[in-house]
Amino acid sequence: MRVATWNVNSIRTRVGRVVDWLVREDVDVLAMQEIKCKESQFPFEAFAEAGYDVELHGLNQWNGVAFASRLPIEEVTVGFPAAPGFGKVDDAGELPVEARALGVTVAGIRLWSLYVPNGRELDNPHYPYKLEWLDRLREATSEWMTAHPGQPIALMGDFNIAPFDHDVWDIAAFEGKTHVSQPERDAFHALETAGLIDALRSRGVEGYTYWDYQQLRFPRNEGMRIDFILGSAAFDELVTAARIDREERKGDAPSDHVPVVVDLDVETEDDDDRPMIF
DNA sequence: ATGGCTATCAAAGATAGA
Repeated sequence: MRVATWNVNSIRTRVGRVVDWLVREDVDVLAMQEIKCKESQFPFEAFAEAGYDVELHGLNQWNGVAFASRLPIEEVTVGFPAAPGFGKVDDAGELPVEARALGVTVAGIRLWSLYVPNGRELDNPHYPYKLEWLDRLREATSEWMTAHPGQPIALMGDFNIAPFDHDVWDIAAFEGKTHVSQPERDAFHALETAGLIDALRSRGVEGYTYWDYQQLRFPRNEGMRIDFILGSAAFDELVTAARIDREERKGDAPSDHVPVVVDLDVETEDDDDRPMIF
């Protein structure tokens, strides 16, 4: 079973690339972030023709998370308990909760597609919002793991945090910036302390997952490692391979992020049905 | 690769990304 996460930066702009990649790379389940559309605008047909069902949470042109899967999707959950909101208070006096978290269960494995708030600037209200969002995510994840002991679970997505200095091309360029601040890194490492393991770093997989469109960042390989798959011990035991698909930053109209992929040693019903090819 | 970003929508400039 092959599982991946990818910040696609608009699914309507990228649908051809994404579906081609799913088929070519033989991916069973993809968590997408920044789909940048609501359900009525989502290109379901292209996924369906390739054999993928889609679940999504999209409210407007910002954010938006989704799953595409050719295995049955169960237990769809929009958002997590006590997720903070951001923006202008609504008629009920509440801050709107953005489309940044979607949970599903596939083949008995609990998976989340997460688009962590950017933070913008250290003195911007988006920054404490980011930290609170991450704290609530950790609490919700711990509660789930306590309630479902032994079930594999993975948090997948764009965390908007570079956990180590070498996860950005030049740490000096990030002085006083978000993504590398100690509170953000503490929030990331708190997820690990809660029992999650970086499926790629723990296996020695190196490389960036994001390169800015500006300043020739990709040709110069001036990127950031901010997209992750964090799995429980039960999930980690299933991982047989892991990689970052740097090739997807090339070619026409790429996303600024690339896919992060893991292979899992999991029996799926489809395996028996798949035709033998000689 | 002699380069200067890309996506969204009240459709032009504003907002957001990181």
